[in-house]
Amino acid sequence: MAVAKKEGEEGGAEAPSLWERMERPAPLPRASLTLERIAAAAVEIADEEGGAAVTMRRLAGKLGVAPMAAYRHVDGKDDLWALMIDRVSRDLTVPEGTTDWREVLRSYALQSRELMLAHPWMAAMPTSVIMLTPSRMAVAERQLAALAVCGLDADSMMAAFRAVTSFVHGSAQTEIALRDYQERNGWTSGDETRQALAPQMRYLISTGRYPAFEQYALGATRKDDRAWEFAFGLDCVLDGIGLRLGV
Amino acid sequence: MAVAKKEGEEGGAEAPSLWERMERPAPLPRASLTLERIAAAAVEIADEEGGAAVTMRRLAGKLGVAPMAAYRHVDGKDDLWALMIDRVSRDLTVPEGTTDWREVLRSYALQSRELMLAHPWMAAMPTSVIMLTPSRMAVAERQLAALAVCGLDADSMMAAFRAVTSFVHGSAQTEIALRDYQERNGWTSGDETRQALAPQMRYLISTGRYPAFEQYALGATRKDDRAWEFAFGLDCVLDGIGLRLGV
DNA sequence: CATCCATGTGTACGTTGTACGCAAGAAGAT
DNA sequence: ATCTTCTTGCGTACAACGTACACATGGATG
Repeated sequence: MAVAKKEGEEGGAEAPSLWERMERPAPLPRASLTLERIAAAAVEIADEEGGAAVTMRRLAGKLGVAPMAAYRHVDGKDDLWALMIDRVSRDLTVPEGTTDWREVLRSYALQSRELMLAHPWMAAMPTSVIMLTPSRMAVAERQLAALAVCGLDADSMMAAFRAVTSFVHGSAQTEIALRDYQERNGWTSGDETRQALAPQMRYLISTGRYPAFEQYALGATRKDDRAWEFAFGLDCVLDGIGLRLGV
Repeated sequence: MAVAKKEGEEGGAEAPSLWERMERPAPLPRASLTLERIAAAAVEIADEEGGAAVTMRRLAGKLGVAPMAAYRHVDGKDDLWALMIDRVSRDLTVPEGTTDWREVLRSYALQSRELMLAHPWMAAMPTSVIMLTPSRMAVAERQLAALAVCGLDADSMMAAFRAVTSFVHGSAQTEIALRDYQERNGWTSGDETRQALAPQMRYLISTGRYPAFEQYALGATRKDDRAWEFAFGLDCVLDGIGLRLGV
């Protein structure tokens, strides 16, 4: 696809960004389309039919409008994705009273996992990681602020925040990909999945090249406890950060 | 860049008359396709022109073959991706002598980051995380084995391995997304990027809602040292695992 | 020599993102 | 009132995509 570079407006007033436009008061009576409505419709489609179902035509259909109408409000599909990410990310909140850095980061992490599991299409857009939409800025600010009061230097503060975020995204992505894979094959439980994959697994084991995998297959007791696994990793990261805060 | 290709196909789009077919070129020498050749060509395209440029037609063109030819060897695009991932993942190696768990995991993590930065299209396929291709199985086995000898139970062993992997993928994805974003806008350095984003940044700061971001913007000295940031997060995860190994 | 099968070819269909020009109504100026 | 201009939605159109399907061909096998 052509990487069209939107050239900036020379000299004149800056083109209002998507977010500035979003905070703008009343779009006009004539305007039946708003960014709010567009975002809501797109998220609804993605939640119900998967991220791939969010096409400009499908979206227009849901909005009761011609296929090209949404382009008056949104630059393209990237903009639309940003809108969607921002909208669902508004659900991320931590009680105001909480000040302990670890509690803040941990809470956001657990919520982020839940959020991505609830909106699996989020995992399919890699750029979502860096998209600084208003609601994601708020989340980041909250976490950075919690770290800042612990005496960490600016660089370490950001690195620690990003470490947690990276783990959360990578982890949720894996979990979603795994779940999708199971669903695509119609397997409804971990046992069913393992049973279906048993032949392949037996072959791999028989090669003798994967003793550690075999050890896991035989000895593990929490193979399907994804929440535990997530918490394990998360606590590893948080412990590591804790060490650097001088505990 | 919108590639305006469409090079002359022999025969053209004209009606293929009987006579035309009669003196059709000699029985062209069959260049037999192999999975190896297909994978190599696909990776080459992705490396040179980006993951989005890997289309079945472009691939066929590079292989000197008709658009549909590759389908005899590959089920579809998902298969092709798996092939590509497996191929580049062969580059991940750790000296045989290394036995220390931390050294093994750390080395693979650093190499994985380099690998993804060298093949940024890897970040664009979310399912890559769970794809157990042969070369990725080998990598996983090596890391699990390193953890297994430390007395960790099977569940924790897998959880620890996945924690590191998740961090690495999430982290590399962010880094790549950020780099792509810069390149797409023609910014060639961190300073140039910040300068270009300054207006937006000023607006955000002016709202007073992001004091921690402001603190970072003012106080950070390693804003562009991505390798350092990666190592920071990685060591956090490894330290956390270390704590659980009773070290 | 006949037959089969694996492999490459060609055409074709449905779907996608979106560029571009037009239309309808509101707002401001004359 | 009339005219211009801006905003918003509509409709057509196009290139590119993945891939289904029917056909062609040539080496292996009987």
